[in-house]
Amino acid sequence: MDAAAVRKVRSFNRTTAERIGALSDGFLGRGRPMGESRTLWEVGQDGAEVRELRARLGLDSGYASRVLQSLERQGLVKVRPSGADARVRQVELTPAGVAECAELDRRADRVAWSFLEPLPVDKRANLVNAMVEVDRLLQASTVVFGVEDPTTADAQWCIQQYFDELNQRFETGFDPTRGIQAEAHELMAPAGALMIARLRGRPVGCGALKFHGRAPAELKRMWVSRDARGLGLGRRLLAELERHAIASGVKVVRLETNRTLKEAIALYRSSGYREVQRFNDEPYAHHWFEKRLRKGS
Amino acid sequence: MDAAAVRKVRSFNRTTAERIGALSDGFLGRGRPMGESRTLWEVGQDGAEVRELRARLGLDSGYASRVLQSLERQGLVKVRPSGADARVRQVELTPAGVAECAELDRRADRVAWSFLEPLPVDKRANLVNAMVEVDRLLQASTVVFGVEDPTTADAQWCIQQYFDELNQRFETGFDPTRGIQAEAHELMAPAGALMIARLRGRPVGCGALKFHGRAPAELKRMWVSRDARGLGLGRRLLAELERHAIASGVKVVRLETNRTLKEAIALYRSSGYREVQRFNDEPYAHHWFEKRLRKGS
DNA sequence: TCCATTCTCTGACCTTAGTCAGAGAAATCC
DNA sequence: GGATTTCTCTGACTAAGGTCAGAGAATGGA
Repeated sequence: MDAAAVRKVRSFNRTTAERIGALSDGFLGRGRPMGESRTLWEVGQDGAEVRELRARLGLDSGYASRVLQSLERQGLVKVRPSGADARVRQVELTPAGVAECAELDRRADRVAWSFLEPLPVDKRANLVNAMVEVDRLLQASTVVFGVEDPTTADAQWCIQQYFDELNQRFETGFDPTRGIQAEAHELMAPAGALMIARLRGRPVGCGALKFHGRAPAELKRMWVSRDARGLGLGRRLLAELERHAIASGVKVVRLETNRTLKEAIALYRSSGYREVQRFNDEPYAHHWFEKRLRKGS
Repeated sequence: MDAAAVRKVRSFNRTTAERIGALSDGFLGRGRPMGESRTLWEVGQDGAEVRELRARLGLDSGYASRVLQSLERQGLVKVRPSGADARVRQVELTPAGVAECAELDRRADRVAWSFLEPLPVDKRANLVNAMVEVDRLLQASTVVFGVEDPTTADAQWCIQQYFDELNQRFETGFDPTRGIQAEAHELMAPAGALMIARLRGRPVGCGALKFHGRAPAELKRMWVSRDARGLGLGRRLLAELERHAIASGVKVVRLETNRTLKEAIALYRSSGYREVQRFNDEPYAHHWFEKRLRKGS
C-alpha cells in the first residue's frame, strides 16, 4: 500500500465528495426528496414497469409504491396496469413530468458547468481530460465477476464478440465451425464454467473453463471488450477463473492460442503459464500453455 | 456552455459520487451513525471546544449536544467545562477514542487503496496523477471572495505575502516604506476596500481599492498565492474588485505596476486595461494602466 | 448591581429513507 | 380447477439526521 498515493486519493475523495454532494443535493432536489427525483429520472422518456424500476434502483416494494404515489399526487407520473399482464404496473411521465425531467437535466448540466466555469479556458480542458481519465480508471474497480449461464443473450453476445475479435485479428480470419468447439452445455456445471465480467451490469469480458476430470482443465474464450482494455481486467478475469478451477478440484490448466494475440500471450506468461508441446490439433493455434495451480495463487 | 465537456463532467460526477459514497458510508460507519464518526474525527488529537466543533461541522446546538452525549456514553470522548470560560465545554478523546480514530484512519486508507488496488501498477500512477489534477482544479471552484477588514491577522498576512513577492521579483528588491503607501484605514470603507480570496477558509489571494471621490479609484495589492496560480483566480479577483468598484460609484480604475510582473500585466491588458501616461511618481512602477468600468463587464 | 448576551442542554417535533409482514389480485403450473 | 407464484399495495415500525423553542448557568458591559 503506497502511502503517498493513498494520501492523494484521500484528498481527492474529500474534495470531490464535498463538491459533488453539496451541489447535487441542493440543486437537484427541487424541494422534493432525492428518492423521488431519482425515481422520476429513472422512469424517463419511455416509461418503465414498476418491478423493473424497483430492480434498477434497488427499492423495497412498499417504499417504491409510496414514492410513485407521491409522484402521482404531484401530477408528474401516471401509473396504470400493464396491458399484457394485469399484475404488473406501468409508469409513464405526464407532460408535467417530462418538463420536470428536462428541468432536472438542465440543472445537472449547470452543476457540471459550475465546475468548469470558474477556470480559464485552457484549464477547463485539463480538468475535463483528468476527469475522463479518473472516470475510466475508477470504473475498473467496479467491475464484478461471476459464473453465469452460457445460454443467456448476454453470454452469447460475449462469445460472439470474442469470435468477431478473432476473425479480425487472425491472419486467416476465424471460422467458429472449424477447430475445437465449446458448446454451451460444455461450459455449464459440472462440465465447465463461463465467467463474465460486468461493468454497471453491462458485460465487458468473459472467459471459460472446460473440466476433464483428473486431466488438465482447458481455458477458453478469454475476451475483454475493446473499450475496457488496459485496466487489468484480463489479469483479474484469469485469476478469478483459476480460483474457480481450484475450487472445482482442478490441478492443471492448459490452453492454446494464436500468435496474433500478443497481449494474451504476454498475460499468460506473466501469470505463470509456461509454453508446452502441442497437446491438441486446434488448427488456429500456434502456442500451447500450461500452469499448475496452487491454493495461494 | 460546452455540451461535450458537460457530458463528461456529469459522467465523472456520477461515477465518483457512487464509488466514494458507497464505500465510505459502509466502511467508515463502524455500526455508528455517520454523524458521530464525523464528529469524532473532527474532535481529533488536540480536542476542541463544542462551539468550534459546531461551527466546523455546521451542526445545530441541540443535535451536537446529543451526538457528543452518545459518544461519551460509548466512552470515546470526555466533555468538561473549559477552564477559562465555564459556559463553553471542551471535548477530548479518551484513549478508546484515540484508538477508534486511528481505526477510522486505517479504514479511510483502505478505501483509498481499494480504488488503486485492482489496477495494474502503471495505471495506478495514471489514476493518482489524474486525481491530483482534478483535486487541484476543482478547488478553484470552491474559492470564495469577500471584502474584509484589513486589520485582521489574515489580511495582514496576505499583504505581507504580497510584499515578500515583490521583494523577490523586483530587480531592485522592494521596501514597503518607500513609494506610495496604503495604510489599513485607507483600505476600509468608505476610503477603500480589501478583497480576500479564500480556499477552505485559508486566504489564497487579495486585492484592494482606494477610492478618490469622483476621481479614478486606485487598484492595489493584487496578489495570488503561489500554489493557487494558474487557476484563473487573478482574473476572478479583478472582476470581483471591479464589481465592487462599480457598486461604489467608481467610473474609472487606474493602477501602476512593475515590468517584472509579466502575468499581471498580461491580465490587465486582456481585461480591458489600456496603458496610459505616468499619472503618479511611484518609484517602483514602469507601467500605468486605466480602465473605464461599465455595468455589464 | 443589573441586564443582555453567550453557550449548552432538554424536550418536542419533523422528514427522509427505509424494512417487514401480510393481504389481495392476477397469472401460471400441474 | 386448485395450488402456487408473481406483483403490488397497505399498515406498522425503525433509525438517522435534523429543527425549534425554551431553560439555566456563566459572563461581560453599563
